[in-house]
Amino acid sequence: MAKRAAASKAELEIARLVWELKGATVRQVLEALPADRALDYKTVQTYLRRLEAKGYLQSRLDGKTSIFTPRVRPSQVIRETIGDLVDRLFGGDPLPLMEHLIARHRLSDEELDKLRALIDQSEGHGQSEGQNDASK
Amino acid sequence: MAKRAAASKAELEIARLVWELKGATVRQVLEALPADRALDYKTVQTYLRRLEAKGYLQSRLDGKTSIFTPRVRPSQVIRETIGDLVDRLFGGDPLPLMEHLIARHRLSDEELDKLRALIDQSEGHGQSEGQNDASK
DNA sequence: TCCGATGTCTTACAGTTGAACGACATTGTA
DNA sequence: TACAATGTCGTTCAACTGTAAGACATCGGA
Repeated sequence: MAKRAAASKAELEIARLVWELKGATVRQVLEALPADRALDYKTVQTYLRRLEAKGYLQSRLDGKTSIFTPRVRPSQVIRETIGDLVDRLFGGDPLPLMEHLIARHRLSDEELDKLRALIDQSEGHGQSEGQNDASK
Repeated sequence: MAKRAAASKAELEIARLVWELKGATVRQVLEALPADRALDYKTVQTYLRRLEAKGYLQSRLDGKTSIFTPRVRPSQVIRETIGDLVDRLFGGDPLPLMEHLIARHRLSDEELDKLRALIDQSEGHGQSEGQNDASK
C-alpha cells in the first residue's frame, strides 16, 4: 500500500473531525473544533488541503464549496500513529501504555466493565478473528 | 510548572533510552538503539543537546565526556504526550485507544491477566478523592 | 611520534509544521 | 445596487525536525 506521508499533530486533529462528521466542509470542521481551540478558517482550510495532498482525504466540489471526505480508514491511521508512538516512547511494548491509561484517566465503572469485556474477548483470541474490523 | 517545549518524535525516542539507562553518554545511547535504527553519532548527539536545551535532560562533564541524565520524570512526559495524542486523535476519550491496543496487539494471557489486575485495582477509586497524583 | 578513534561545539540545510494573509469570485441582503 | 460574507487558490514565513558535516582537541597505541 502506497505509504502516504505522516500527518502532523494538527492535521490529525482535523482529520479526526472529518472522520467523525463523515465528510465535511471547511466551515463544518471549523465549527466542530472544541471551543478552546480557535483556528482561523484559512488555517483549517490549509490543513484540509494538506491532508488531501497527503492522501488522507479527498475533496469534491459541491457548487462552490469543497467537501472533504476520508480516503483512508481511521483505524488504519490510528494503527500507524499509535504503533509509532509505542515504539518510540515504550520501545514497542504496549503494556506500559495501557497501564498509564488505566492509572491516569480515571474511568467509570462502566468503562472498566467494558474494558474487561474486551479483554475477555481477546483471550479467546487464537488469531482467527481480527482483521475484519468493519467499522472504524 | 514551566512548560518546556514539546520533544519531537525522534527526540522522545532518544529520551526514552536515557531514562532506561538512567543516564548515558552519546555512545551508550547510540548503542542502545535498536539495530534497525541506524543513526550517526553526531545525530544522537544533536538530539541529546536539543533535549537538554528543552529541559528534558541535563548534562555533566565526566572528564572529557558528557553524561546526560534525566531532568523530568518519564511519567510526566508520557502523560503529556499521551494526553495530547488522546485529545487530537480521539477527542479526549481514552477508551477507544485502549480498545485499539487490546484488539490490535495480541497480548499474552499473562499480560491480559495483568491488565485485569490493573483494572480491578483501579475500580476502588471512584472519584471521591481529589487528585493525589503522587508522582508528578 | 604520528594516527585513528572518540569527543566536543558549531553550523548546515532541506523539508515540515503551525498558522495565517492576499487576491479574487460569488452571493444573499440592506 | 453595493457591500459584507463566504469561498477558492496560491503564498508566506518563522520555528522546528531529522540528519548530519566541519573544525578542532585529546588520548591510547603501533
